[in-house]
Amino acid sequence: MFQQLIDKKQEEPSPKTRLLEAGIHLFAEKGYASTPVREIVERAGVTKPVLYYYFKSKEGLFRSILDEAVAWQEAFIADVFEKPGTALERLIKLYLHVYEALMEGHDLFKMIHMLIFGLPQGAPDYDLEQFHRRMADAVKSIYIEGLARGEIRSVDQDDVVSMVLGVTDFCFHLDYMHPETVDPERPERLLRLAFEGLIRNEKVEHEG
Amino acid sequence: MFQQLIDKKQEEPSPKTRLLEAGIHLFAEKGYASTPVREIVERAGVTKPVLYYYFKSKEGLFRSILDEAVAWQEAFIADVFEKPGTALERLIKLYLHVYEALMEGHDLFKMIHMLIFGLPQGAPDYDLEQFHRRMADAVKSIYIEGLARGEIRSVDQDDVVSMVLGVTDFCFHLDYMHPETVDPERPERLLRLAFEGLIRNEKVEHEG
DNA sequence: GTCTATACAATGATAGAC
DNA sequence: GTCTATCATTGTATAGAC
Repeated sequence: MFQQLIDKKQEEPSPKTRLLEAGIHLFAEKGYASTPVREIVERAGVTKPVLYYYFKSKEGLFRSILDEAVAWQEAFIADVFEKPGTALERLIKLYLHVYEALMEGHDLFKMIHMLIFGLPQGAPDYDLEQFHRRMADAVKSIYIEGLARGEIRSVDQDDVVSMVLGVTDFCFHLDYMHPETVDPERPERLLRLAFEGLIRNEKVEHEG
Repeated sequence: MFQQLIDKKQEEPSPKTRLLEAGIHLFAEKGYASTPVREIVERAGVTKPVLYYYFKSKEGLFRSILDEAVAWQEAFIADVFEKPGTALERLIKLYLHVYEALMEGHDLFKMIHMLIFGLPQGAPDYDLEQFHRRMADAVKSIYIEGLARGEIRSVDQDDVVSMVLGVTDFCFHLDYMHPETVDPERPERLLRLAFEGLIRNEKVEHEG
């Protein structure tokens, strides 16, 4: 996660970092409302006032976590548009970036996934929609470029976005539900499967 | 919802029914953990001991709600297999059934959707996976029948299930997130879009 | 079956010493 | 910055009258 960015050289992460880590883990595991402050500070190995000192409130901790995640998403989406590639290649690349981030900060993703798909459930108001918006915009841009290059059939743009995000989100969902059957190649396979109906020429390149 | 099944003729639903209805609405809106019993009984227009009389506990109310939903799903899945049709037609029919149920018991669906995709979050243990299992089995059966009839390309069965459930679940998700832009035809459109890569002959029938 | 009243535990948050 | 001790509030659940 991002405690490494803060505590690059220290052996022992700072209390602030440990609180962030503990918050991410517990919010991901049990949700915001049903995670008592007591458990967060116990897991971080500090006492209650330390949390209130750094983050002002339970809600403050919550917001700090999500603000970092927003910046993170911004970064890896930007990266996809820096290098060239076909629409399908770029989508696969986008998914690979998300997957790398997911491996690095699994609990953070789980927490956000829960908040978005499980609705707030007593958690503070936060513009969670922006995670979806950014991804949808990225997919749409990739589609439009592919369309301009003649790689792709012209269909409803929003439907393409829904289909792409639908299958990839479902893969993440499966990973959360059945971590024992994680299949890192499933998203790419499903994207290709979905695209075989999108690509203009009937012959589709298969990897490997 | 199913209070109609119980209180078919009464003008005023019974306290038990009103408690079920109130529980469904509030669990859907705020989640189990962050819904106090006080709010449930207030919404049902009864007092606390009434809830504990009929359902023994907050958890008992929760289980009663989900048990009914399981029976409901069982019923409309069974219906899809009673009449003939191509694989795509049956999948669209399956989705239409789900959508009808969704219209009839919107809050119940929202509640289950939240529990499945948002993880328990402090809610009592319950085999929520069975909702997904039943749908996955149904989709897989439809696919296998379509394959046997030569309608469909042979690809990984689980990938087909993931793709179909991915796009349809995403539609429900969009409906929950943006009720103002509900598009009842989106699931069918996305299913067709996804299937145009699945169906053997390149020409695909388009409705209308 | 349904109410009033209340027991009792756990919660988020803070004051004030060090 | 971090602690001990404590507050007000809110939670689930129940006893006992009607």
